[in-house]
This record gives sequence, structure tokens and C-alpha cells, in this order.
Amino acid sequence: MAQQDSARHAWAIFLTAHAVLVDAVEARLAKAGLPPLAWYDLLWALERAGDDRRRMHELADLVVLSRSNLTRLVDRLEKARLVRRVRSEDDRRGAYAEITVEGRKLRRKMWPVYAVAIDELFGVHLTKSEAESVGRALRKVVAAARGENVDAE
Amino acid sequence: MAQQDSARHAWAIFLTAHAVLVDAVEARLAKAGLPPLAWYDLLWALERAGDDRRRMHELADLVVLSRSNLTRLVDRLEKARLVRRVRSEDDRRGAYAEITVEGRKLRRKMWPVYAVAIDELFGVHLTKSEAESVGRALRKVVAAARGENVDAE
DNA sequence: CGTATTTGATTGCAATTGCAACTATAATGC
DNA sequence: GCATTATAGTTGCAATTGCAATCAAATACG
Repeated sequence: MAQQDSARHAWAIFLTAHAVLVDAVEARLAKAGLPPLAWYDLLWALERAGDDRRRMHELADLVVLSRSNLTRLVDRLEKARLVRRVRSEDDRRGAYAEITVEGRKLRRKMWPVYAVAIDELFGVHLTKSEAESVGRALRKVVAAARGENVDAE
Repeated sequence: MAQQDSARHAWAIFLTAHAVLVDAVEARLAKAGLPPLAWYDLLWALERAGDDRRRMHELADLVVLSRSNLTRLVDRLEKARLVRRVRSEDDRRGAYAEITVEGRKLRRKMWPVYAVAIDELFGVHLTKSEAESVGRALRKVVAAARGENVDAE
């Protein structure tokens, strides 16, 4: 089989895997009475920042969301008091989203459920070298795609 | 690094890759004036069937959509005359979705754009063995997840 | 400087999704 | 057979997403 066919098959199963696994993870979070994956992602992106905050557009890139969808996601988290908007001093158009104490707390509460889900649904089926191989391959792909999209590919 | 960490990293990049790549593919389809990926998927699932039709629930499984979302997706495709609903004779609750001639035509028209997108965004960055490795790994994961979900995991 | 362009973020509105009923038929168990 | 439960598919409604338009501030440039 040609390289191209292998890649196209991999693509197909990649899409299916994403749909199936994300559904399963969301189901586990919901069953545990926890918010969706997107909330975790956003909170985690903030916690990773040195100073607990990130500019909106930066956050949109990190969690791969359109600007407008990010605005709305932050709206929801802000209403839940997990995040707080802070206007930027130097660029007065801009705003930061800053994680609150409750935000950290929730993220920490979500992690055990999420981690178990990842491990059981995904991790246990892969050897270390398979996991590394998948990671390496996808990292390359993402890097390339991000490079291209810089200018309306 | 432990196997678990490799898998968790792979998971993180897996999510990002999906978001980035699907966005890019959808953008290409839209730019070509073509409908979204989901339409392609559904049409292709029907074409692959020996007799051009599949039961709604079967289709929902194949394209990994909830029943209600499948109902609506088929509604839209039916309105576009790409698909036709046919009531089942033997099980009078049931319905088939059947691809129409226009449906085939559109699917064939989408494929070149989609194929190029897959190749350029995904395929070119992977060697044959990487692609195979990713495919094999994800197939295992999907098989396991599907097995579990049979009974409300 | 003063105008034109770009960037950051939000908003309105339509389309899509998710969830919980709901209808109809089929299968199961007594 | 008849009641109970399960399966197939759809629908109502609220929540989320996607897209184009908008507003404000920053940057570029003649």
C-alpha cells in the first residue's frame, strides 16, 4: 500500500477516534457532575501561564477556538466565577482572562476524572513507543498546519 | 518518561491536531464552495453500503453522531436532495437513508478537494510507517472504546 | 500631524448541537 | 394473548457555534 493510502486511512480513523473518545470523555465528566472538556482546557491554559492570565487572542490560539467563540467561552467561565476579565493597561483594546481561586480549584477537581478517562480510554491501549510515535507524528502535522495558516492558506 | 505520560502528551496533541486540521479542511471545502465534512462522511457511508442505503441508527454509529443529530443531518441532506428517506418494510418503526444520484455526484465532486487537503495537511508530514503506526494505534483505541460503550460504560 | 489600515475583542443572528421528552412499533416474559 | 420493556426515530427547546458586522484603539504611512 502506498504512503498516501496509509495516511488517508490514518486520517479516517483519526476522525473517528476523536469523535468516539471525546464523546466518552465528556460522558465521564458529565457523569461526575463536572463541566466539559473545553472548560478544563481553558483553565489549564491559564494556570500554565506564569501570571495566571492570558490575552484573549493568545488564549484563542492555545485552545484552538475562533475569537468570537473564545469570547463566549470566557463569558460562561466568568459567569461561573472561574475566570475574571482584566482590561489591559498598555493596549487599551485588549483584555486578559485571569483564572480565579475557584477556577484553580475546579481544574484540580476535574483532573483526576479526566486523567483516568485519558488513561483508560486511550493510554492503556498504547505502548510507550506507540504513544510517542503518535505524539511525534501529530506534533509535526500541527506545526506545519500552524505555519501555513499564518497567512490565509 | 513513563508510558502514562507519553500517552497523556499524545492525547493533548491529538486534541489540538484535530481542532487545527479539521478547521483547515473545512476552510478549504468552504473556499471551494463545497459543503462541510459531515456531509461528505454521510454520503460516503451510504455509497459504501452495497445497496446505497442504511438504517438511521446504523448511519449514526458509522459517522459517530447521536441519533437526534443524525436525524437533523439527514433532514438537511434530504432538503438538498442528496439523500432520500425510505421507510422500512420489515421494521415499521425504521427508516433508511438512501443516497441519490445528485448525492453521488456531489460526493465525487468533493473528494478531490478533500483528498488534497488530507494529503497536504496530514499525509505529507508522515512517513508510511508513521502513518501506519498512527492508524494501528488509533484503531485499537477505537475498537476498545466501542466495546466498552456497548453498555453505558 | 491626519488619514487609512490593521488588530483586539465583542455582538447579532442564523445554523447546529445536546438533552430530555415523546410516538410508534417490536420483542420479551408471564 | 396482554402487559412490560426495549428499540427506532423524531421533536421541542435551550445551549453552543459560526460568520459577518461593528466598535475601539494601535500602527503605518504619505
